[in-house]
Amino acid sequence: MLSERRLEVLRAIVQDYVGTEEPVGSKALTERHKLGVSPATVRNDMAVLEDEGFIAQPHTSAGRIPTDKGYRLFVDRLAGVKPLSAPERRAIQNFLDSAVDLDDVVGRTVRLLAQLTRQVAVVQYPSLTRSTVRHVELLSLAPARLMLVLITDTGRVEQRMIDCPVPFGDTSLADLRARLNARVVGRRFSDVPLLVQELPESFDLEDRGTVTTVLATLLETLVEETEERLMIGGTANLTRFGHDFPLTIRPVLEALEEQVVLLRLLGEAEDSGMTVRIGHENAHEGLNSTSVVAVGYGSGDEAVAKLGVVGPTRMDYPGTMGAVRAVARYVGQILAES
Amino acid sequence: MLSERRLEVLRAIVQDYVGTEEPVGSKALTERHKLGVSPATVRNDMAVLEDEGFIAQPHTSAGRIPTDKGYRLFVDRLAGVKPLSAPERRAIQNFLDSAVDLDDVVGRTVRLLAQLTRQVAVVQYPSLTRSTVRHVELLSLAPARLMLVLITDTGRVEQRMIDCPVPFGDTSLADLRARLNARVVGRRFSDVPLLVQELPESFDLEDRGTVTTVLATLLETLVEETEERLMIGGTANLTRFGHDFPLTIRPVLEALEEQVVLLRLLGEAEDSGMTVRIGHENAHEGLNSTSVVAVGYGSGDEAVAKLGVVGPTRMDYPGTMGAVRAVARYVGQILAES
DNA sequence: GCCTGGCACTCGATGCGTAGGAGTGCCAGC
DNA sequence: GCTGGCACTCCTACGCATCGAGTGCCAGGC
Repeated sequence: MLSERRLEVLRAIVQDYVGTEEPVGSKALTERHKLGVSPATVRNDMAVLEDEGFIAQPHTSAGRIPTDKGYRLFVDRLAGVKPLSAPERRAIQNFLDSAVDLDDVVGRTVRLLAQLTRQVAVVQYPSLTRSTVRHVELLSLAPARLMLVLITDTGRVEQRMIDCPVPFGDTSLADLRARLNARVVGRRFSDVPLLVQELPESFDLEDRGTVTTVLATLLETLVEETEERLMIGGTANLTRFGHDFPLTIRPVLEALEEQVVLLRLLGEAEDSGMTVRIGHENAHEGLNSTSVVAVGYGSGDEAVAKLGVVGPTRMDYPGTMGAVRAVARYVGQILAES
Repeated sequence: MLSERRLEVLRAIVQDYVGTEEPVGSKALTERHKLGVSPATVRNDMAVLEDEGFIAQPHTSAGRIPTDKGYRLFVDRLAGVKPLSAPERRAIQNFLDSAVDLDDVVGRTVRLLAQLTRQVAVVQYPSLTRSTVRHVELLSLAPARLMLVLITDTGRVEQRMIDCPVPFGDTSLADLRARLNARVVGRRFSDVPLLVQELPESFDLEDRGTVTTVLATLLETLVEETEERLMIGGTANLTRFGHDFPLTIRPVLEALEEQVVLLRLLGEAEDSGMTVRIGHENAHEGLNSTSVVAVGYGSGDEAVAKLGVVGPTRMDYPGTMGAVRAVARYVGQILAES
C-alpha cells in the first residue's frame, strides 16, 4: 500500500506532466507543489512508485512520466471530476438549445465537446434498439413501389424503398399503415419483431405477399440500422498530440475512420456512469497511446447512446470528465424535450 | 514561349518530384528520362523555367521543385487524365452497386475515393435545390403536432417537426397532403415556393393558420437544407503529407472540419468538367499547400452535387483526376438507377 | 546559335567530439 | 524516516570539419 504522501507525489507528477508535456523531476516537483519534504525524499518516493509501475523514466537521468497504470490510479483515486463553470454551462445549454433537428443536435454536440475538451469528440446517434417507435409511415410512390419511413422518439428517421410483388391498393395501404401503427407505436424497436409476427395472416390472400415484404423490410431496417451511426469532430486537435507526431497520429486517424472500431469502443463503455479507458486498456492497437472517456446519455433514465472523447493518455482527466458528463446531461435534456 | 523540350523538362520534374518527394537535379533527370540532352543543357532549361516561375529551389545547390504555377501548366498542357484499369473499374462498380440507401452510396463513395487516390475524399450529398420532389408527407404525431417529411428523387429525406397553432383534423391533413403533393411532386425544389404560394387561400379559415405554418416550415426546410451536407473520409492519408507535418496538416484538418469552407470549395468548382485548384489558387488559407480536384456528378446530364479530393499539391494529378472522374460517373449511374 | 564538358563554388546534410546540465541513486548524519 | 551532499549518467546543444549533390558559368565544338 502506498502512503498518502506517495499518492500525493503521483498526483503532482500527473498534473505537472499533463501541463508541461515534459518528464518531471524531483526538484521541479518540490518547487511547484507544497509537499513539505525535500527533493531527496521525493526521489525515494519516486523510486518506489517506479518499482510499483506507476511511473517510468524515458531514460536514466530524465524526469518521470506516468504510466498507464499511474493514470489509472490517478483517475480512480486521486482525481475528482471537475465541474464546469457556470458560464460554461450556460454556453452549452444555449448552444444546444438552438438545434433544429437530430442531426443538428448531434452535430452541435460534437463541436461542443471537441471545443471544450480540445480533443477528438465522438457522438453516437441514439440507438434504434433502445428507442421506441413514434410512427411508421407507408407511402405509395408508384403502383408497385412503396416507401417505408420509420420515426423514433428521439427524432431519428430511417427510410427504405420497397418493391411490391403485386400492386397494392390505397385502402389496403391505409389499412396496413393503421394496423402497423396501432401495434408498434410507443413500443421499443427490439420488441417490434414479435409484435408484427402475425400481421400478414389478417390480410386478404392477395395482399399477404406485399404485407410480408413490407414487414420483412421493416425488420431488416431494424437489424441493419442497429449498426449504429456516429459523428466525430475535432480531429484538428490531434495535432496537439505531441512531438513524435506522425507515428502516433496515423493509427489514431485510421481508427477514427473505422466506424466499427469506434462503435465497439463506445460499446465497451458501461451503460451508466463514466468509463475511462487508458492507453493499453483500449482493445484497439491504434489507440494504445490514447485514452477514451465515454458516457451514456439518454432522454430518460436509460442511456440511448453514448458519447465521449479520444485524446492522448496525457490529458486533463478531471476537466475532460467534467465536460463529457455535462454535455451528456444537457444532450439528454434536449432529447427529452423534443 | 517555352520550347517543347523545356516543357518536357518541366513534365519530368513534376513526375519525379511527385514520385520521390525530393527536389530533383539535372543529373538525376537525364538519367531517369530520355531527354536526349546533357545535364548542362537541362540546367540551362531549368534556369529559364525558374525565371518564368514554374519551378523553384528550396535553397541554392538543391534540386528544383515545381511551383503552383508549374503544376498549373503541367495540369493544363502536359498531363492527360489517366483512365483507370478495367479491374479497378469493375471493383468500383461492384462496391457501389451494393449500397442500400443514399447514406450508404455517399459513404461508400467517400471510402472508395479515399482509397483509390490515397488522399482525403469529400462527397457532397445531392443538392436539394437541383433535385425534384418525389413526395411530401405529413404525419400527425399528436393533435397539434405534425411531422413534415420531404423525399427527393435522389433518395434524400428531410424531416421537420411542426407545432400547429390549433389542432388539425385528419381529413384536413389528408386534404393538405393531397393538394400539396399534386402541386409539387416531380417539380424542382427551387420552384416549390411559387407553386404553393396560393395554397392557404383554398382552405377553411380555421385551418388556414396551420396550413400557413406548414408551408412556412416547408420553405424554411428548403432554404436551410440548401446549406448542403457532405461527408469526408481518408483523413489518415494526411499523414503521408510530408516531413514538415504538424505545420501543414493542422490547417488542413481545421479546414476539413469547417463544412462551410468545404462547401465553398466544391461550390467554386465548375458545374461540368473537372476543376483542379492548385495551392494558392484555393481561397482558403489553410489549403494553400493543397490541391483540390473536384467534379460534379448527377443522375442525368445535370450535376446534382459535387465530389472531389484534397491532397498535397505534390500529387499524382493524372491518376487522381482519372479516379475522381470515374467515381463521379459511377455514382451518377447508381443515382439514376435508384 | 545551341549544346556540351569542365570547373569552381555554394550550402545543406552528416558525423563527431565536447561542454553543459538536469536528474538520479546512494550514503552518512540527524 | 527525512535531509543534504556528492558522484555518476546520459541526453541535448553546439561548434566544427567533411562530404557531396547540385548549380552557374565559360570556353570550345557541331
